[in-house]
Amino acid sequence: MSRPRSNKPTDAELSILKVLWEKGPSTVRDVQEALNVTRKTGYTTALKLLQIMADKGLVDRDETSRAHVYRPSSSETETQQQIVGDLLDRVFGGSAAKLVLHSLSSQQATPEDIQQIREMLAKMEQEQAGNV
Amino acid sequence: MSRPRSNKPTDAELSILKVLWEKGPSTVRDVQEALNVTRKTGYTTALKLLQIMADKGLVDRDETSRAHVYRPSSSETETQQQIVGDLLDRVFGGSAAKLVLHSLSSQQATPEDIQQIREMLAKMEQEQAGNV
DNA sequence: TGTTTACTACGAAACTTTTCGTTGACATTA
DNA sequence: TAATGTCAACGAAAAGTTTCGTAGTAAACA
Repeated sequence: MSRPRSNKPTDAELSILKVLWEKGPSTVRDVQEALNVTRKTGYTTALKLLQIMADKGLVDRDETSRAHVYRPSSSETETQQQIVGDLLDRVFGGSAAKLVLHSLSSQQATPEDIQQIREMLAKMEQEQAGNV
Repeated sequence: MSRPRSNKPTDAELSILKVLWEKGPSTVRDVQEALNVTRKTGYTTALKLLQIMADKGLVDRDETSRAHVYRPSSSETETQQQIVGDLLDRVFGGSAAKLVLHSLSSQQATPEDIQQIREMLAKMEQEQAGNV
C-alpha cells in the first residue's frame, strides 16, 4: 500500500538543486537564505531537506568543517536529462518531437533560441550520417 | 505546515489521463483494466483516483448512466502545454532552447523528427516577423 | 571559565498521495 | 421476489513530503 520509492527529486528538492547549481557547493545557511528569497523557508526546513537528499544520494556532503558543505551528486545537465527523459515517457509517449513542439510554443522562443536549435539540429544530422 | 494545493496532476493521475486521452471517455472499469496492464491496479483504486480528479476538476463526469463516464476536462495538448511550462520554470529557468536541447539528446531524434522541428521553427519565424 | 551563538541531529506534526475494504444502491435474472 | 453482480461513495491505512520545535554539541568570545 505504498508508492514505489523513486529517486526523482520532489518539487522542494528541485528548488534546492537549483540553488546548488547556481551558487555551487553551499552550507545549509547559504541554501536557506537563497530559498528564503523566493519562498519563506526556515533554517531547519532547509537542513532537513538537505539531510534527506543526502540520504537519497541526491547531494554529497562534506563534513570537514563544522558547517557541512553540500553539493549536487549529479551535474545539472545529467539531472535535467533524467527529468526530461522521465517526462518524455510519462507524458509524451516517447516522442521527442512532440515535447519540442510544446516547449517552443509554450514560451515564445527568441530568434537566438531558434538559431541555437538550428545549429543543434545540424550537428545531430551530421552525427547520424557518420554513425551509419 | 503544508504544501500549497496545486492542480498539477500527480504521477498516478497522469497515467489515468494518458488512458483517457488514448481511449476517449471511459468508465472506471475501462480505466482500471487499462491501468492493470502496465501496473497491477485495483478497481477501487482507479475509482478513488477518478473521484479525486473529478473534485480537482482534472476530469469531467457524465453520471447519466449507472456506470459513470469520465473524460479529461482539458485537452491532451493543453495539459501537456501546462506541464511543459511548469517544467520550464522549475528546471530550466525558462529557457526553452535548453529544454529542447535536452529533449533531443535524451532520445535519438529520427530524421523525420528533425524535419518536423525545422518546419516548426520556420513557421515560428514567420509568425514573429508578422507580429512586429 | 562560563555564556552566547551557530550548527547538526532527531522526532514529530500537518498534509498529500496511493491503495484498498466495506457498505449501500441499483439492475439483471433465476 | 430473492440471489447475484456491478457500481459509486465513504473512510481509513500506509507511505511520502514538507515543515518546524527541541536538544545536544562544538566554536567563539567576554
